[in-house]
Amino acid sequence: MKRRGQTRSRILGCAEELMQTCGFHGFSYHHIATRLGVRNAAVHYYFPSKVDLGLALVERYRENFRFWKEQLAVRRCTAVQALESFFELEGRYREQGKVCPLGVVGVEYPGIPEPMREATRALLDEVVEWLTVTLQTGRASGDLSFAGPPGERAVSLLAALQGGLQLARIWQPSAFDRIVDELRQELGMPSGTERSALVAAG
Amino acid sequence: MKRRGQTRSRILGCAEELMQTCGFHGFSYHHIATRLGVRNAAVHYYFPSKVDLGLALVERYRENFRFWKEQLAVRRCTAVQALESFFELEGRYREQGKVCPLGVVGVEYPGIPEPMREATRALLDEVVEWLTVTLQTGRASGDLSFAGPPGERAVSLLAALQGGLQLARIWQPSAFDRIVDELRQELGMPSGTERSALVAAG
DNA sequence: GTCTATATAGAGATAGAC
DNA sequence: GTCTATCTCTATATAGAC
Repeated sequence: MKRRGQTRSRILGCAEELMQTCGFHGFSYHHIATRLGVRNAAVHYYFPSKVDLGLALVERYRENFRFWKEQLAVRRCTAVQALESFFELEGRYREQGKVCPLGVVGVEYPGIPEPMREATRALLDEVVEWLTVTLQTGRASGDLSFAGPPGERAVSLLAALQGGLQLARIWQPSAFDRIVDELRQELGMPSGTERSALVAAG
Repeated sequence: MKRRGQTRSRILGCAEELMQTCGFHGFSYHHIATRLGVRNAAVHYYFPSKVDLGLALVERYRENFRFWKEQLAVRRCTAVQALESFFELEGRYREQGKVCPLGVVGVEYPGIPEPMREATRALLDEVVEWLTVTLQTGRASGDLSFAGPPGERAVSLLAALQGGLQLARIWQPSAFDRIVDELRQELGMPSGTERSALVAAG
């Protein structure tokens, strides 16, 4: 009845949410099937093995990230705006009680199928590369200020966000927002409250 | 044959390693039993359910952390020395390919039994409290310099280390060391290379 | 305390009807 | 494309012998 793409992408959407909520080993074909109102075998039709599903998942993250990146480029965002968009992206995860997919793979690493790990490495490469260029550009234009190589700052920024999402789940959601505000300060960006004031002043 | 404490603590040691390597859902009673050369049922004798095991695990982390903390106090460590000890603690995890237990719970959160989550919250409280006091003391004595409340800096520090251990597994181990070096710089501590030079000159 | 044996449930996966 | 039915393997967990 439905076109091929329909169910397939619903499965991926569902799996994505489960992945960032419960971890890769924290959900099963049965969970997905139940949520979508189909049977176990229907999910296997699209993704014969869980490795296939996991790999498709990570590859979709990459595609989404690329699209997101391009949108920023199209809108000719400044480095500061781009970084704020990245904070928003992670902030939405926090609102939904999710963690970063890179953190999931990092924690479950030895149990993650190799094709999936490889794709994750590639995703990480792309994210770090983008963050590096963004930080570099921002510093060159005088909008950001920080010491040391942009590539190293990029990795530590990502690590703090990733860890922050996890701590927010154990502790309190606001922990994440305070971390983001600290990161802003360290980069010489307007803080969250300053930003609110700017918006209010309009 | 062996005294009660013997096997029990071997189980906990083994479970601890598996937990920080594969995650809480990434290992089973069978894994532990095989590694220790005993049977499944022997493990269940000490920890009837996996909840019991997980809870004992987190409580042992708390005990170990308290002991570690007291040792620092006994040795009258400065704030900088104390922080370096904490970096070493996490650095040993990295060397062993492990991640921080807080990260494991953070990622698998909804699937973690509630008693274990509660104990983890308490552990996190203690770690953040200790880090906060340490940062505060160091700043008051002029050995550390950073802006903002020490409590917030404590959380972001922990998040960066935790995320760093995870990224190090996906990417490259050295990513973690570079993050630590950045954290040192941000706090006005001598960097890793400066420290090496001091030791060499020493 | 540790063993053998077993119960039960869930997960990943496949065959074949519709 | 989705279903029912079923297979196999693994995981948690228990009973009872030694």
